[in-house]
Amino acid sequence: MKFEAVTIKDIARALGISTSTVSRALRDSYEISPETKQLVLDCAEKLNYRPNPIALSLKERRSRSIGVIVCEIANNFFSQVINGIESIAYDRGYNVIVSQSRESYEREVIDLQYLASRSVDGLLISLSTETNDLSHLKSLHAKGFPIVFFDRITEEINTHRVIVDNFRGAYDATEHLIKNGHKRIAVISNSEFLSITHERVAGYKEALIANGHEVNEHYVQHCFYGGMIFEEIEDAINKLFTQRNKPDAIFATSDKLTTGCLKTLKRRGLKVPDDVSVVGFSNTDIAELIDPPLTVVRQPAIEMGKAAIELLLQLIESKRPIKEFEKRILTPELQIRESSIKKTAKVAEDLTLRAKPIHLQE
Amino acid sequence: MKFEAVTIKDIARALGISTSTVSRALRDSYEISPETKQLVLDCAEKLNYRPNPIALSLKERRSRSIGVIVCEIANNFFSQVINGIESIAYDRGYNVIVSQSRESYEREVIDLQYLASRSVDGLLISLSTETNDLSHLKSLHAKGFPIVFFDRITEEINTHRVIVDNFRGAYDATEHLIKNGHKRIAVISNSEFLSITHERVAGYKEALIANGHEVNEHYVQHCFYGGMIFEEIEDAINKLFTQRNKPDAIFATSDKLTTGCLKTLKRRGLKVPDDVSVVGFSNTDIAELIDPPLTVVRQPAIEMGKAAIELLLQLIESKRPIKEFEKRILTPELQIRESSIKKTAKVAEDLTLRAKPIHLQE
DNA sequence: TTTATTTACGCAAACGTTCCCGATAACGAT
DNA sequence: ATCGTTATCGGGAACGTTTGCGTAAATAAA
Repeated sequence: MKFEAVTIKDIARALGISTSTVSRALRDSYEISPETKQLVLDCAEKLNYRPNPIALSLKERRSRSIGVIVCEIANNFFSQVINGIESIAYDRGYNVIVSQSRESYEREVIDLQYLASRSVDGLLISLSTETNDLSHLKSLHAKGFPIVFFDRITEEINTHRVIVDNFRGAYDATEHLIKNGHKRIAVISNSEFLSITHERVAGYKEALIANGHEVNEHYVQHCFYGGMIFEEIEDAINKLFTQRNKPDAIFATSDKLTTGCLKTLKRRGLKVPDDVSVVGFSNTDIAELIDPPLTVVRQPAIEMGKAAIELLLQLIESKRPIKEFEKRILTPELQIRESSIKKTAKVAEDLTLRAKPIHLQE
Repeated sequence: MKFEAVTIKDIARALGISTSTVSRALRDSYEISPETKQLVLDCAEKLNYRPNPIALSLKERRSRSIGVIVCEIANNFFSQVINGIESIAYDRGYNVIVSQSRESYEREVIDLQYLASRSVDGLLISLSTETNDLSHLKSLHAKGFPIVFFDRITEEINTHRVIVDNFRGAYDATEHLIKNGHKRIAVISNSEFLSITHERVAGYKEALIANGHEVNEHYVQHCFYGGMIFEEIEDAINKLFTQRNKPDAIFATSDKLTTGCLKTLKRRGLKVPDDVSVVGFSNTDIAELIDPPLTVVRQPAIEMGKAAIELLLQLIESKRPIKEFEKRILTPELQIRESSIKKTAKVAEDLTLRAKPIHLQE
């Protein structure tokens, strides 16, 4: 199955010169005469020579590829992040190797081992929901292996991080619900281990308090696998709606939770926003098409990917070890639509008018 | 920035034995004594030795990684395909390197060069919309480089292919519209160069003919960039609705076209399905949440990814060159919801009842 | 003419592995 | 005592490159 490739040796043999001369000629070294260079170049062209990146990697101890670990590729948010990562990597001559942990700690560890044994120059990672032991990352990081965290980050390892202002996104979303007359706002969130959960739930609570509401822990539901298991969401909704004081609004803190929540409500026959309003973190490009048009806090996912890989390349390509690390915080955008507006006021009507200018994403 | 790694030499030096012995001990060769093996294994463990895959690649002339080229990662269909690809690759010990052509021929060529110069063992590709010259792929294929096409394929290169039954998907969708009383069914499709366009438009036309309808070329609109440029879709819709006989149904043949179409209709104030029905190819997981719930032909994207990489690995790992190639055709699924049902009949009501059992995708 | 300097190239080591070939010692068979 | 086996290990080439060093010839400076 192997298909033999033409190497620098083939050129050397064909021209009766040494491989070093060929190598230097190809790299346009000053110590090769113009005539020889031309000869080599022509021959390389004729033989359709392509340098072997693997040999180069071995020599230079760098593969010009970077690894990406996310919990799931087929997810609006993550696929957009990967899009951003790939676009910069392409420009800078790097390959991106993606793998998914599927929210499994075990797989994350294996993925990491697999990627890290020097086949990639650095790593971009958003932690799996199961991950609370970080020793696999710590040992690598201690050896100087470049890592940048994004989205689901950790404070335990000191390196670059890029996230959105989750606190603010949640705060704004919650406050928006309050301002629209909601009194009993529930939140459906991911595992409590995740940084995004902390920050988003904190933003939610702070908004309640700042607006004179009480925090009711019965209104705080966690889905450990973030909705990968659909029953989790159904359970959460069930718990919320079998309480004495049923919520009049739900704030879902991730893409999958938001859509899962909407599906469950629909199947249960609950009308949005009449029975319960909904706002959720989501990067779907069809929020405006949902019934009702969905109020979302949208993350600049592509920008996050770009920022993450730029920081990583900075780490990789730096001459001396970097000791100062950056936590880049991007701004999420609250896109207000009808799912969060009670039909009582005439606000809904205004909304329809406002619908057009709101962010025409391609 | 380099971080030194422990090699087989370090173990050899530490134990005062040769590298060949270490290598053999690690591979559990029969010609190494059990004691030495244990010694080596312990030492490797203690030093936290990890084999260098790059050195291995150079030696064995295989990288255990495969390349994937799609036009866009952040797309429901393609991200699901990549999901499938990654899952099998993971099991079989391969890395997946993804890159996106962004529908550009030029980028596809560069991506290919970049991947193919023996840094990947094989390629999975869905062609860009601009691609009609296939020489970049042909030359590689001629050298024996393993390639498998999926989704947007070509007949010009003889190798494995995996697609869905596009003809049937389109036929079923169109016939469904006809059976529901639609008389003037338009189609919005991708570039005419694309295989998927051919097949889907052919299915559409055949369904019309088989049901006694005429094919009206004014009802066939093409968007060259498949909706990456939003104006394309708006133009197509404009053309359709400025005709004397406005269509009473639209069949959109891709994910982006479908959602783009829906957005345009909504912004134009056209109600679905009252003013015009819609059915489209789409792999969104929230079709049921759209207003109105969207009838889609859904492709088994994950399965497509899995099939494609399995065929590729078969190509890669085969001892002798394979001459018999397979065209694997998966079956798309028509998921009927309300967007394609005229409100006149009481069909709509039935539909609501049927809504639940329809495919609970996680 | 001699010496110093430049020009233009080759040799060989190195990157981390694997593996073909020997080599040595121990041991039983002749 | 000699020979063929077997068990156990080391030497070194090879994968495709790059690069430090050496060196011959050519040129310039003396």
